Amino acid sequence: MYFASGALARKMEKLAINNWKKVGLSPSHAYLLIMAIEEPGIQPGTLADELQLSPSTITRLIEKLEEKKLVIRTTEGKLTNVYPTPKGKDLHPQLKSCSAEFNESYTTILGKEESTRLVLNINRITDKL
Amino acid sequence: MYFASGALARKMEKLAINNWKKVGLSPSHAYLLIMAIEEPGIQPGTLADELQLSPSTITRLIEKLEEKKLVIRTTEGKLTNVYPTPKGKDLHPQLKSCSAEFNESYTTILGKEESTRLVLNINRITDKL
DNA sequence: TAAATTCATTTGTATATGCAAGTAAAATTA
DNA sequence: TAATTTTACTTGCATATACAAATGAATTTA
Repeated sequence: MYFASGALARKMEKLAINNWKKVGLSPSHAYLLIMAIEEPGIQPGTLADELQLSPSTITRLIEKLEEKKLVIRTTEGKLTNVYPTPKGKDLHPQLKSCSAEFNESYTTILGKEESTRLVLNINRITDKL
Repeated sequence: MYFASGALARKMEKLAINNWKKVGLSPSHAYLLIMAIEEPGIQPGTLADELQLSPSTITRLIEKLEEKKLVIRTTEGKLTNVYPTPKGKDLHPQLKSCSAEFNESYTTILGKEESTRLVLNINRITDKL
């Protein structure tokens, strides 16, 4: 099980990295950017929950996107908000189409029904663990 | 899917790390050592296949186990063989019981039947990707 | 058999991620 | 309201892994 789940994640990672190459972002960066565009001002904590990554990882992802001028961060008090820059927003269509392609790429391999079931199962099990 | 599989793998990793703490090895190191004990002289390439890791990762894992005097490597020509040291062999019972405990820990959470099915499904899907 | 190719492994470097500790603000408590 | 605790995030450091290039041996080809 340990190696099975690891292997699946690594294959997915590879598939995803290839998929997102067109926009020059890693999968995590891409998804984070999508979220910042679709929910401007979203906070690191929320991002961590939704992307199922640790807060520290989220910080690192945001830093990189800031360097690339795709998002900006504003801090008031202890809260931080992440907004897309115009340059970031411009990427939205491409990001969405990449995301759709990625979903398609494994859906066509696994079949629509099976894909949904697998994701559901995996999530259910992750919650249980 | 991307984050789902990643999240599952990370949870598994955490569970496994905890589980293997008793023997002072990371999960990958532990499984590699088990294989070297059960199949003395096993080669890196085989290990890579079975553990579903890249050859370079296998090299790094072996290096660490060598440092800890748990395995030794002999090289003849282009082939390398990995053997457990006596110190490594001594760990076998503990390794096996850790491994059993780990399997139990997620089997009890998920149920026996469901665990087997999930592993099967994941492997099938990984192969397809 | 000399040259080219393939194979098994290792090495250099890079990415993705997290934990534990640190910081600073906000909320709670005394 | 001063002191404590909690919250939200960031930073330093560590681990797990892979890719691409390097090495050196074995195999195939010409």
